[in-house]
Amino acid sequence: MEDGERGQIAASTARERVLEVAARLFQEHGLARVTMRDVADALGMRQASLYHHAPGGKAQLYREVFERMIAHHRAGLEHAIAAAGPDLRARLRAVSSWYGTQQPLNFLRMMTSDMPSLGDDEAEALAAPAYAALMRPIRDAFAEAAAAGAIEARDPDLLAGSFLAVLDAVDFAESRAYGSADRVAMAHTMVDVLLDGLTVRA
Amino acid sequence: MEDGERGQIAASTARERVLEVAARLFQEHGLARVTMRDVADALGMRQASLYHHAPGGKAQLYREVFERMIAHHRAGLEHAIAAAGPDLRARLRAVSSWYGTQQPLNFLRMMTSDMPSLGDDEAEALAAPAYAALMRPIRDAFAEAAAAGAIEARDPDLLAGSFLAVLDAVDFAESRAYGSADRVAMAHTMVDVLLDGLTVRA
DNA sequence: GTCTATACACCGATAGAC
DNA sequence: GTCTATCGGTGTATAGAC
Repeated sequence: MEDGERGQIAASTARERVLEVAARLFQEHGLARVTMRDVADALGMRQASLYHHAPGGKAQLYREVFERMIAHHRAGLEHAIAAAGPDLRARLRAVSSWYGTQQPLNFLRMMTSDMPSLGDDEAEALAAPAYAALMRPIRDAFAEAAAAGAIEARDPDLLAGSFLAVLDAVDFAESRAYGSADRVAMAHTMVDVLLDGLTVRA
Repeated sequence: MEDGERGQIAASTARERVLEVAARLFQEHGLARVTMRDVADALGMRQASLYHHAPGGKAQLYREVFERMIAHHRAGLEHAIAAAGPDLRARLRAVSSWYGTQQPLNFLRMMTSDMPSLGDDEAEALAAPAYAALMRPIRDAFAEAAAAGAIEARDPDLLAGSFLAVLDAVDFAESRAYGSADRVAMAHTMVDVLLDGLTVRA
Protein backbone atom coordinates (compact mmCIF):
# COMPACT_ATOMS: atom_id res chain seq x y z
CA MET A 1 0.00 0.00 0.00
CA GLU A 2 2.77 2.37 0.88
CA ASP A 3 4.46 1.79 -2.45
CA GLY A 4 1.14 2.16 -4.21
CA GLU A 5 0.44 5.42 -2.49
CA ARG A 6 3.87 6.74 -3.19
CA GLY A 7 3.42 5.74 -6.79
CA GLN A 8 0.14 7.61 -6.99
CA ILE A 9 1.59 10.61 -5.26
CA ALA A 10 4.61 10.62 -7.52
CA ALA A 11 2.43 10.32 -10.62
CA SER A 12 0.15 13.03 -9.30
CA THR A 13 2.92 15.48 -8.54
CA ALA A 14 4.66 14.75 -11.86
CA ARG A 15 1.43 15.54 -13.67
CA GLU A 16 1.03 18.58 -11.46
CA ARG A 17 4.43 19.83 -12.53
CA VAL A 18 3.58 19.37 -16.21
CA LEU A 19 0.38 21.36 -15.81
CA GLU A 20 2.08 24.14 -13.86
CA VAL A 21 4.89 24.55 -16.38
CA ALA A 22 2.48 24.46 -19.32
CA ALA A 23 0.19 26.96 -17.60
CA ARG A 24 3.03 29.39 -17.06
CA LEU A 25 4.15 29.22 -20.69
CA PHE A 26 0.67 29.32 -22.24
CA GLN A 27 -0.33 32.27 -20.08
CA GLU A 28 2.83 34.27 -20.74
CA HIS A 29 3.24 33.71 -24.48
CA GLY A 30 -0.15 32.49 -25.68
CA LEU A 31 -1.20 29.16 -27.14
CA ALA A 32 0.14 29.72 -30.66
CA ARG A 33 3.65 30.71 -29.62
CA VAL A 34 4.23 27.82 -27.20
CA THR A 35 5.19 24.49 -28.77
CA MET A 36 5.12 21.09 -27.14
CA ARG A 37 8.89 21.20 -27.46
CA ASP A 38 8.96 24.39 -25.38
CA VAL A 39 6.96 22.73 -22.63
CA ALA A 40 9.12 19.60 -22.74
CA ASP A 41 12.32 21.67 -22.65
CA ALA A 42 11.08 23.57 -19.60
CA LEU A 43 10.42 20.20 -17.96
CA GLY A 44 13.86 18.88 -18.91
CA MET A 45 12.57 16.11 -21.15
CA ARG A 46 12.26 15.34 -24.84
CA GLN A 47 9.21 16.45 -26.77
CA ALA A 48 7.98 12.90 -27.33
CA SER A 49 8.27 12.09 -23.62
CA LEU A 50 5.77 14.81 -22.84
CA TYR A 51 3.06 12.70 -24.49
CA HIS A 52 3.38 10.19 -21.66
CA HIS A 53 2.00 12.90 -19.32
CA ALA A 54 -0.26 14.57 -21.87
CA PRO A 55 -1.58 11.73 -24.06
CA GLY A 56 -4.41 13.94 -25.31
CA GLY A 57 -2.02 16.21 -27.17
CA LYS A 58 -1.56 19.98 -27.13
CA ALA A 59 -5.23 20.98 -27.40
CA GLN A 60 -6.24 18.74 -24.52
CA LEU A 61 -3.27 19.97 -22.47
CA TYR A 62 -4.40 23.54 -23.02
CA ARG A 63 -7.98 22.67 -22.04
CA GLU A 64 -6.83 21.15 -18.75
CA VAL A 65 -4.52 24.07 -18.04
CA PHE A 66 -7.32 26.48 -18.90
CA GLU A 67 -9.87 24.78 -16.65
CA ARG A 68 -7.48 24.68 -13.71
CA MET A 69 -6.56 28.31 -14.27
CA ILE A 70 -10.13 29.60 -14.30
CA ALA A 71 -11.01 27.49 -11.26
CA HIS A 72 -8.02 29.02 -9.47
CA HIS A 73 -9.03 32.54 -10.46
CA ARG A 74 -12.67 31.99 -9.59
CA ALA A 75 -11.70 30.88 -6.08
CA GLY A 76 -9.22 33.74 -5.70
CA LEU A 77 -11.67 36.36 -6.92
CA GLU A 78 -14.56 35.14 -4.81
CA HIS A 79 -12.40 34.89 -1.71
CA ALA A 80 -10.92 38.33 -2.21
CA ILE A 81 -14.36 39.86 -2.70
CA ALA A 82 -15.92 38.04 0.23
CA ALA A 83 -13.08 38.95 2.57
CA ALA A 84 -13.27 42.62 1.58
CA GLY A 85 -16.79 43.13 2.86
CA PRO A 86 -19.65 44.87 1.05
CA ASP A 87 -17.92 48.09 -0.03
CA LEU A 88 -17.21 48.14 -3.77
CA ARG A 89 -13.95 50.07 -3.50
CA ALA A 90 -12.62 47.64 -0.93
CA ARG A 91 -13.70 44.76 -3.14
CA LEU A 92 -12.04 46.10 -6.29
CA ARG A 93 -8.88 46.92 -4.39
CA ALA A 94 -8.85 43.40 -2.99
CA VAL A 95 -9.27 41.99 -6.50
CA SER A 96 -6.44 44.22 -7.73
CA SER A 97 -4.15 43.18 -4.91
CA TRP A 98 -4.89 39.52 -5.46
CA TYR A 99 -4.24 39.86 -9.19
CA GLY A 100 -0.92 41.44 -8.38
CA THR A 101 0.19 38.20 -6.76
CA GLN A 102 -0.74 36.21 -9.86
CA GLN A 103 0.90 35.79 -13.23
CA PRO A 104 -0.53 38.32 -15.73
CA LEU A 105 -3.78 36.90 -17.04
CA ASN A 106 -3.82 38.49 -20.50
CA PHE A 107 -7.58 38.09 -20.47
CA LEU A 108 -8.31 39.71 -23.84
CA ARG A 109 -5.57 37.84 -25.68
CA MET A 110 -6.78 34.58 -24.18
CA MET A 111 -10.35 35.19 -25.27
CA THR A 112 -9.65 36.65 -28.72
CA SER A 113 -6.57 34.69 -29.76
CA ASP A 114 -5.94 31.49 -27.80
CA MET A 115 -9.48 30.17 -27.54
CA PRO A 116 -10.46 30.65 -31.20
CA SER A 117 -7.37 28.61 -32.14
CA LEU A 118 -9.10 25.56 -30.69
CA GLY A 119 -11.97 25.87 -33.16
CA ASP A 120 -15.26 27.71 -32.99
CA ASP A 121 -17.21 24.98 -31.20
CA GLU A 122 -14.47 24.43 -28.65
CA ALA A 123 -14.07 28.16 -28.07
CA GLU A 124 -17.80 28.44 -27.45
CA ALA A 125 -17.67 25.62 -24.90
CA LEU A 126 -14.88 27.33 -22.96
CA ALA A 127 -16.39 30.81 -23.10
CA ALA A 128 -19.17 30.01 -20.62
CA PRO A 129 -16.95 28.72 -17.78
CA ALA A 130 -14.49 31.55 -18.47
CA TYR A 131 -17.30 34.06 -18.05
CA ALA A 132 -18.55 32.38 -14.89
CA ALA A 133 -15.09 32.31 -13.33
CA LEU A 134 -13.49 35.55 -14.43
CA MET A 135 -16.28 38.02 -15.18
CA ARG A 136 -19.19 36.92 -13.04
CA PRO A 137 -17.70 37.61 -9.58
CA ILE A 138 -16.70 41.12 -10.65
CA ARG A 139 -19.96 41.67 -12.50
CA ASP A 140 -21.91 40.71 -9.38
CA ALA A 141 -19.87 43.11 -7.26
CA PHE A 142 -20.84 45.97 -9.59
CA ALA A 143 -24.45 44.81 -9.75
CA GLU A 144 -24.75 44.58 -5.95
CA ALA A 145 -23.27 48.04 -5.48
CA ALA A 146 -25.75 49.40 -8.01
CA ALA A 147 -28.66 47.62 -6.31
CA ALA A 148 -27.57 49.11 -2.99
CA GLY A 149 -27.56 52.56 -4.54
CA ALA A 150 -23.84 53.04 -3.98
CA ILE A 151 -23.01 53.51 -7.68
CA GLU A 152 -24.79 54.63 -10.81
CA ALA A 153 -26.69 51.93 -12.67
CA ARG A 154 -24.50 50.90 -15.61
CA ASP A 155 -24.32 47.68 -17.59
CA PRO A 156 -22.48 45.43 -15.09
CA ASP A 157 -21.10 43.18 -17.83
CA LEU A 158 -19.56 46.17 -19.57
CA LEU A 159 -18.05 47.33 -16.28
CA ALA A 160 -16.64 43.89 -15.44
CA GLY A 161 -15.15 43.43 -18.91
CA SER A 162 -13.67 46.92 -18.82
CA PHE A 163 -12.17 46.28 -15.40
CA LEU A 164 -10.51 43.06 -16.56
CA ALA A 165 -9.24 44.88 -19.66
CA VAL A 166 -7.77 47.60 -17.45
CA LEU A 167 -5.97 44.93 -15.41
CA ASP A 168 -4.55 43.63 -18.71
CA ALA A 169 -3.49 47.17 -19.59
CA VAL A 170 -1.76 47.54 -16.23
CA ASP A 171 0.25 44.37 -16.83
CA PHE A 172 1.09 45.59 -20.33
CA ALA A 173 2.13 48.99 -19.00
CA GLU A 174 4.43 47.36 -16.45
CA SER A 175 5.98 45.02 -19.02
CA ARG A 176 6.64 47.98 -21.33
CA ALA A 177 7.60 50.30 -18.49
CA TYR A 178 4.94 52.73 -19.74
CA GLY A 179 3.43 53.08 -16.32
CA SER A 180 5.44 54.70 -13.55
CA ALA A 181 4.39 52.42 -10.68
CA ASP A 182 4.07 48.71 -9.93
CA ARG A 183 1.11 46.58 -10.99
CA VAL A 184 -0.87 46.79 -7.76
CA ALA A 185 -0.36 50.53 -7.37
CA MET A 186 -1.48 51.17 -10.95
CA ALA A 187 -4.50 48.90 -10.53
CA HIS A 188 -5.47 50.70 -7.32
CA THR A 189 -5.13 54.01 -9.12
CA MET A 190 -7.52 52.83 -11.82
CA VAL A 191 -10.00 51.61 -9.19
CA ASP A 192 -10.09 55.14 -7.79
CA VAL A 193 -10.51 56.57 -11.29
CA LEU A 194 -13.42 54.26 -12.02
CA LEU A 195 -15.15 55.07 -8.72
CA ASP A 196 -14.38 58.76 -8.31
CA GLY A 197 -13.80 59.89 -11.88
CA LEU A 198 -11.00 62.04 -13.18
CA THR A 199 -12.87 65.34 -13.10
CA VAL A 200 -11.72 67.78 -10.44
CA ARG A 201 -14.54 68.81 -8.14
CA ALA A 202 -14.88 71.91 -6.04
CA MET B 1 2.14 57.37 -71.56
CA GLU B 2 -1.53 56.68 -71.14
CA ASP B 3 -0.89 52.96 -71.19
CA GLY B 4 1.97 53.43 -68.81
CA GLU B 5 -0.13 55.44 -66.41
CA ARG B 6 -2.96 52.99 -66.56
CA GLY B 7 -0.47 50.28 -65.87
CA GLN B 8 0.86 52.10 -62.85
CA ILE B 9 -2.62 52.85 -61.62
CA ALA B 10 -3.71 49.26 -62.06
CA ALA B 11 -0.63 48.01 -60.25
CA SER B 12 -1.14 50.55 -57.50
CA THR B 13 -4.78 49.67 -56.94
CA ALA B 14 -4.07 45.94 -57.11
CA ARG B 15 -1.45 46.36 -54.41
CA GLU B 16 -3.90 48.50 -52.48
CA ARG B 17 -6.43 45.70 -52.55
CA VAL B 18 -3.88 43.18 -51.30
CA LEU B 19 -2.97 45.42 -48.38
CA GLU B 20 -6.60 46.10 -47.50
CA VAL B 21 -7.59 42.43 -47.54
CA ALA B 22 -4.51 41.45 -45.53
CA ALA B 23 -5.16 44.24 -43.05
CA ARG B 24 -8.72 43.11 -42.47
CA LEU B 25 -7.70 39.51 -41.86
CA PHE B 26 -4.66 40.27 -39.70
CA GLN B 27 -6.63 42.69 -37.55
CA GLU B 28 -9.61 40.38 -37.10
CA HIS B 29 -7.84 37.08 -36.44
CA GLY B 30 -4.28 38.02 -35.54
CA LEU B 31 -1.00 37.33 -37.29
CA ALA B 32 -0.59 33.71 -36.20
CA ARG B 33 -4.03 32.56 -37.31
CA VAL B 34 -3.92 34.10 -40.81
CA THR B 35 -1.95 32.17 -43.45
CA MET B 36 -0.78 33.44 -46.81
CA ARG B 37 -3.28 30.98 -48.28
CA ASP B 38 -6.07 32.73 -46.36
CA VAL B 39 -5.06 36.09 -47.80
CA ALA B 40 -4.75 34.66 -51.31
CA ASP B 41 -8.13 32.94 -51.04
CA ALA B 42 -9.78 36.18 -49.98
CA LEU B 43 -8.20 37.82 -53.04
CA GLY B 44 -9.35 35.01 -55.34
CA MET B 45 -5.88 33.86 -56.26
CA ARG B 46 -3.48 31.01 -55.49
CA GLN B 47 -1.12 31.24 -52.55
CA ALA B 48 1.97 31.41 -54.79
CA SER B 49 0.46 34.24 -56.86
CA LEU B 50 0.28 36.40 -53.77
CA TYR B 51 4.09 36.58 -53.74
CA HIS B 52 3.95 38.64 -56.94
CA HIS B 53 2.28 41.40 -54.87
CA ALA B 54 4.07 40.67 -51.61
CA PRO B 55 7.58 39.58 -52.61
CA GLY B 56 8.87 40.26 -49.12
CA GLY B 57 6.83 37.43 -47.65
CA LYS B 58 4.43 37.30 -44.74
CA ALA B 59 6.47 39.20 -42.18
CA GLN B 60 7.09 42.06 -44.59
CA LEU B 61 3.41 42.08 -45.59
CA TYR B 62 2.43 42.37 -41.94
CA ARG B 63 4.92 45.19 -41.40
CA GLU B 64 3.46 47.17 -44.31
CA VAL B 65 -0.09 46.54 -43.17
CA PHE B 66 0.88 47.50 -39.64
CA GLU B 67 2.55 50.74 -40.68
CA ARG B 68 -0.39 51.78 -42.84
CA MET B 69 -2.80 50.91 -40.05
CA ILE B 70 -1.05 52.96 -37.39
CA ALA B 71 -0.65 55.90 -39.79
CA HIS B 72 -4.39 55.68 -40.49
CA HIS B 73 -5.22 55.57 -36.79
CA ARG B 74 -2.82 58.34 -35.92
CA ALA B 75 -4.44 60.63 -38.45
CA GLY B 76 -7.93 59.62 -37.36
CA LEU B 77 -7.19 60.11 -33.67
CA GLU B 78 -5.46 63.44 -34.10
CA HIS B 79 -8.20 64.75 -36.35
CA ALA B 80 -10.96 63.61 -34.01
CA ILE B 81 -9.24 65.22 -31.02
CA ALA B 82 -8.46 68.46 -32.85
CA ALA B 83 -12.01 68.77 -34.18
CA ALA B 84 -13.52 68.18 -30.73
CA GLY B 85 -11.98 71.25 -29.15
CA PRO B 86 -10.16 71.45 -25.82
CA ASP B 87 -12.69 69.70 -23.58
CA LEU B 88 -11.49 66.23 -22.56
CA ARG B 89 -14.95 64.66 -22.54
CA ALA B 90 -15.66 65.91 -26.03
CA ARG B 91 -12.27 64.64 -27.15
CA LEU B 92 -12.73 61.16 -25.70
CA ARG B 93 -16.24 60.93 -27.09
CA ALA B 94 -14.91 61.95 -30.50
CA VAL B 95 -12.22 59.27 -30.27
CA SER B 96 -14.85 56.71 -29.28
CA SER B 97 -17.13 57.68 -32.16
CA TRP B 98 -14.30 57.53 -34.64
CA TYR B 99 -13.23 54.11 -33.35
CA GLY B 100 -16.77 52.93 -33.83
CA THR B 101 -16.43 53.50 -37.56
CA GLN B 102 -13.26 51.42 -37.70
CA GLN B 103 -12.61 47.72 -37.60
CA PRO B 104 -11.93 46.57 -34.02
CA LEU B 105 -8.29 47.30 -33.27
CA ASN B 106 -7.58 44.55 -30.73
CA PHE B 107 -4.79 46.71 -29.39
CA LEU B 108 -3.69 44.44 -26.57
CA ARG B 109 -3.66 41.30 -28.68
CA MET B 110 -1.67 43.10 -31.35
CA MET B 111 0.94 44.26 -28.86
CA THR B 112 1.18 41.07 -26.77
CA SER B 113 0.66 38.41 -29.43
CA ASP B 114 1.17 39.58 -33.03
CA MET B 115 4.23 41.76 -32.59
CA PRO B 116 6.28 39.33 -30.49
CA SER B 117 5.76 36.74 -33.25
CA LEU B 118 8.01 38.84 -35.48
CA GLY B 119 10.94 38.46 -33.08
CA ASP B 120 12.09 40.55 -30.16
CA ASP B 121 14.14 43.04 -32.17
CA GLU B 122 11.40 43.54 -34.75
CA ALA B 123 8.76 43.89 -32.04
CA GLU B 124 10.86 46.54 -30.37
CA ALA B 125 11.21 48.47 -33.61
CA LEU B 126 7.43 48.52 -34.12
CA ALA B 127 6.56 49.37 -30.53
CA ALA B 128 7.80 52.94 -30.79
CA PRO B 129 5.69 53.98 -33.84
CA ALA B 130 2.74 52.10 -32.38
CA TYR B 131 3.05 54.11 -29.19
CA ALA B 132 3.41 57.37 -31.10
CA ALA B 133 0.36 56.68 -33.24
CA LEU B 134 -2.07 54.94 -30.91
CA MET B 135 -1.20 56.01 -27.37
CA ARG B 136 0.45 59.39 -27.71
CA PRO B 137 -2.54 61.41 -28.99
CA ILE B 138 -4.72 60.08 -26.17
CA ARG B 139 -1.96 60.41 -23.62
CA ASP B 140 -1.50 64.05 -24.62
CA ALA B 141 -5.22 64.71 -24.29
CA PHE B 142 -5.13 63.44 -20.71
CA ALA B 143 -1.91 65.34 -19.96
CA GLU B 144 -3.31 68.61 -21.33
CA ALA B 145 -6.49 68.26 -19.32
CA ALA B 146 -4.42 67.65 -16.20
CA ALA B 147 -2.20 70.65 -16.93
CA ALA B 148 -5.30 72.81 -17.35
CA GLY B 149 -6.58 71.64 -13.97
CA ALA B 150 -9.64 69.97 -15.46
CA ILE B 151 -8.81 66.49 -14.17
CA GLU B 152 -6.80 64.97 -11.36
CA ALA B 153 -3.11 64.44 -12.08
CA ARG B 154 -2.68 60.74 -12.88
CA ASP B 155 -0.07 58.91 -14.92
CA PRO B 156 -1.20 59.85 -18.48
CA ASP B 157 0.37 56.74 -20.01
CA LEU B 158 -1.59 54.55 -17.63
CA LEU B 159 -4.77 56.43 -18.50
CA ALA B 160 -4.18 56.19 -22.26
CA GLY B 161 -3.37 52.48 -22.12
CA SER B 162 -6.39 51.83 -19.96
CA PHE B 163 -8.62 53.76 -22.33
CA LEU B 164 -7.40 51.75 -25.33
CA ALA B 165 -7.90 48.56 -23.33
CA VAL B 166 -11.46 49.63 -22.53
CA LEU B 167 -12.10 50.17 -26.25
CA ASP B 168 -10.84 46.62 -26.81
CA ALA B 169 -13.18 45.41 -24.08
CA VAL B 170 -16.10 47.20 -25.74
CA ASP B 171 -15.40 45.45 -29.03
CA PHE B 172 -15.08 42.15 -27.20
CA ALA B 173 -18.34 42.74 -25.35
CA GLU B 174 -20.14 43.47 -28.60
CA SER B 175 -18.70 40.41 -30.34
CA ARG B 176 -19.78 38.23 -27.42
CA ALA B 177 -23.08 40.07 -26.94
CA TYR B 178 -22.08 40.65 -23.30
CA GLY B 179 -22.82 44.33 -23.48
CA SER B 180 -26.34 45.53 -24.02
CA ALA B 181 -25.61 48.38 -26.43
CA ASP B 182 -23.60 49.05 -29.58
CA ARG B 183 -19.90 49.80 -29.63
CA VAL B 184 -20.12 53.58 -29.69
CA ALA B 185 -22.78 53.75 -26.98
CA MET B 186 -20.76 51.47 -24.71
CA ALA B 187 -17.59 53.47 -25.35
CA HIS B 188 -19.39 56.71 -24.53
CA THR B 189 -20.70 55.15 -21.34
CA MET B 190 -17.16 54.26 -20.31
CA VAL B 191 -15.96 57.78 -21.09
CA ASP B 192 -18.54 59.11 -18.63
CA VAL B 193 -17.49 56.52 -16.06
CA LEU B 194 -13.84 57.51 -16.39
CA LEU B 195 -14.60 61.21 -16.08
CA ASP B 196 -17.44 61.24 -13.53
CA GLY B 197 -16.85 58.00 -11.63
CA LEU B 198 -19.41 55.43 -10.68
CA THR B 199 -20.04 56.67 -7.16
CA VAL B 200 -23.42 58.28 -6.60
CA ARG B 201 -23.15 61.81 -5.25
CA ALA B 202 -25.63 63.79 -3.24
C1' DG C 1 9.07 7.02 -17.76
C1' DT C 2 12.24 8.55 -21.11
C1' DC C 3 14.47 7.92 -25.22
C1' DT C 4 15.37 7.80 -30.72
C1' DA C 5 13.36 7.69 -34.98
C1' DT C 6 9.95 8.84 -37.97
C1' DA C 7 5.45 9.68 -40.10
C1' DC C 8 2.36 13.29 -41.24
C1' DA C 9 0.35 17.83 -42.01
C1' DC C 10 0.71 22.55 -42.67
C1' DC C 11 2.82 26.67 -44.07
C1' DG C 12 6.13 29.80 -46.16
C1' DA C 13 8.66 30.42 -50.10
C1' DT C 14 10.84 29.64 -54.84
C1' DA C 15 11.14 28.05 -59.84
C1' DG C 16 9.50 28.16 -64.05
C1' DA C 17 5.62 27.47 -67.61
C1' DC C 18 1.94 30.07 -69.70
C1' DG D 1 -0.03 38.38 -63.40
C1' DT D 2 -1.47 33.88 -62.39
C1' DC D 3 -0.72 29.26 -62.51
C1' DT D 4 1.26 24.27 -61.15
C1' DA D 5 4.73 21.93 -58.88
C1' DT D 6 7.82 21.46 -55.38
C1' DC D 7 11.26 22.27 -51.68
C1' DG D 8 12.45 23.21 -46.88
C1' DG D 9 11.26 24.03 -42.31
C1' DT D 10 8.54 23.42 -38.33
C1' DG D 11 5.31 21.35 -35.18
C1' DT D 12 2.25 17.57 -33.73
C1' DA D 13 1.89 12.99 -32.89
C1' DT D 14 2.97 7.88 -32.94
C1' DA D 15 5.93 3.51 -32.74
C1' DG D 16 8.81 0.97 -30.45
C1' DA D 17 13.43 0.15 -27.97
C1' DC D 18 15.40 0.57 -23.42
